[in-house]
Amino acid sequence: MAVVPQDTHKKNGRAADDVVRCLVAKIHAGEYPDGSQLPPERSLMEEYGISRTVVREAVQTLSRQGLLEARPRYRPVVRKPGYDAAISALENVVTHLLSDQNGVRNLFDTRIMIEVSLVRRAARHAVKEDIAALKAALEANEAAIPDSDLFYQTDRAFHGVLYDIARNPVLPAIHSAYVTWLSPQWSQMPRLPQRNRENFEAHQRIFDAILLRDPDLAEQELRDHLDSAWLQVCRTFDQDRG
Amino acid sequence: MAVVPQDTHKKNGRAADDVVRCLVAKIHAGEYPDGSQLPPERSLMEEYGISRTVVREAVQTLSRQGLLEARPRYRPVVRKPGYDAAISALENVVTHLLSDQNGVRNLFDTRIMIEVSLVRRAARHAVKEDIAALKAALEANEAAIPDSDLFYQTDRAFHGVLYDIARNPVLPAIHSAYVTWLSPQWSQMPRLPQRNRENFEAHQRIFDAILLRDPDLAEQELRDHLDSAWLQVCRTFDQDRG
DNA sequence: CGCCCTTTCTGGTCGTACCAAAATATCTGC
DNA sequence: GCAGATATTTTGGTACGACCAGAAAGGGCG
Repeated sequence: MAVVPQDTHKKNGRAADDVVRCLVAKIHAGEYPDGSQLPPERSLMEEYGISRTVVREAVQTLSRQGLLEARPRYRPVVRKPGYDAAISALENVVTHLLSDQNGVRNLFDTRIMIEVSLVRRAARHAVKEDIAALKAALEANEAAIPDSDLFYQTDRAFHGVLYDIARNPVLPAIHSAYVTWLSPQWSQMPRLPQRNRENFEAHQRIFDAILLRDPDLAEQELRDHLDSAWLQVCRTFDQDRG
Repeated sequence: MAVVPQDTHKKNGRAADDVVRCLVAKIHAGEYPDGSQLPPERSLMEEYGISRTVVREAVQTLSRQGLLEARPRYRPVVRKPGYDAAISALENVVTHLLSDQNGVRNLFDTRIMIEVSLVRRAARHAVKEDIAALKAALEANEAAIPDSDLFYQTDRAFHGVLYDIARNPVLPAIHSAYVTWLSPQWSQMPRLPQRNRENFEAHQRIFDAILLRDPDLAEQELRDHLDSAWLQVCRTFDQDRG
């Protein structure tokens, strides 16, 4: 049951895995710089003494993982993956995990947890530029109240600023993951200027709490905001089922 | 309803992608229940009217993503992936992102962020069983002070309890991801009973703060603990370089 | 009935061949 | 001489067939 990866060079079945490891190492070592293109498959099969089948299998693996960008009939291009590439590698798996309301709720809970951390952090450590960015996002959000599509965009952008404040490149990637994975739930919701206004006001309260340097208040406002959003989603979802 | 991929030629290049989508859909729909085994490749190639090459490519993709478990000479087994399967799909990408000290720091910062949330939550909402679990983990940790390997295990276990308290299955997966990805940095550190005792005492202080239902104190103790751990790692790392 | 051996099945790898599109070389017209 | 059109080569995508080795299934013998 426990799949314990033992010797890395066991001739065990997977010939492609060796090639994958080797290519990863070479990319890692800079032998294939970022942006350069991999040798042709036919060269690789000579170099490694394997068939093209195996080469293609290895290339495909790396491509799916985001280390290579393999467009249909171009040479594979080496891509040092960003944090967002990591996210996209999860697509199919996450789709499964979100197949039930429970999975969505679990993911949403982690989002609440993260954003709570972010607003607390912002309330304590935000500098002038952060405040300015938040203010700008907030104003754009307010201006978009009549236009639900635009409001959705500015909504995401406002939350996105929160993820930027920590200046940790992992976080924006997580934000974009949340947006991508949770949007199916969100997109089916009816968009009303009334709801938009309520959401904007929630954003405003969060912003105010950050201005007040009050982490606890900011946390509370954010929780209220996201809990409310969750209720909206649930109502929409239940309506669809009923 | 049968997605007969004869007309899927329209798609550019990737014939395998269509098969992947189709198989994902069928797994998703329960047509291939969890734990069941996929039809033989030779059946699939008839069913979809494609060559075995493409079948194998699709199977391999799903396997790499964790939706299938494809051992060397067995039929692929359908696996509704857990949150941990998602983590393992990131292995190669994360390896890249952690190739420099910056990436490690960024990841570690998110760990601090998450665990801060967890201890705050624990301080506010932990129930008797949670406290008991923490207490047990703490005692095991204390008993392991003389044995550095065992101490490492109990250390992880103590933090793991924190991830369990929220009863969100995403979180333990994240914990195991942190352990997996950050352990290369950690494992090179010298293990001294003296350091073990300091770490244990940090755990104790965190536990006490949770007992006191004091989120702010718990947060502070945790930050001190993890910051200290980071400093240890840095010292080790700098020594290696110097 | 159970053990052992043989046959079949199945995935892993290889090799060849062909196609279509991209890249490159070549040619043509000005 | 050079730009643009054309022919050639390269290269990835797919198909087909073959072989191997281990696993599963079937059958014969004790």
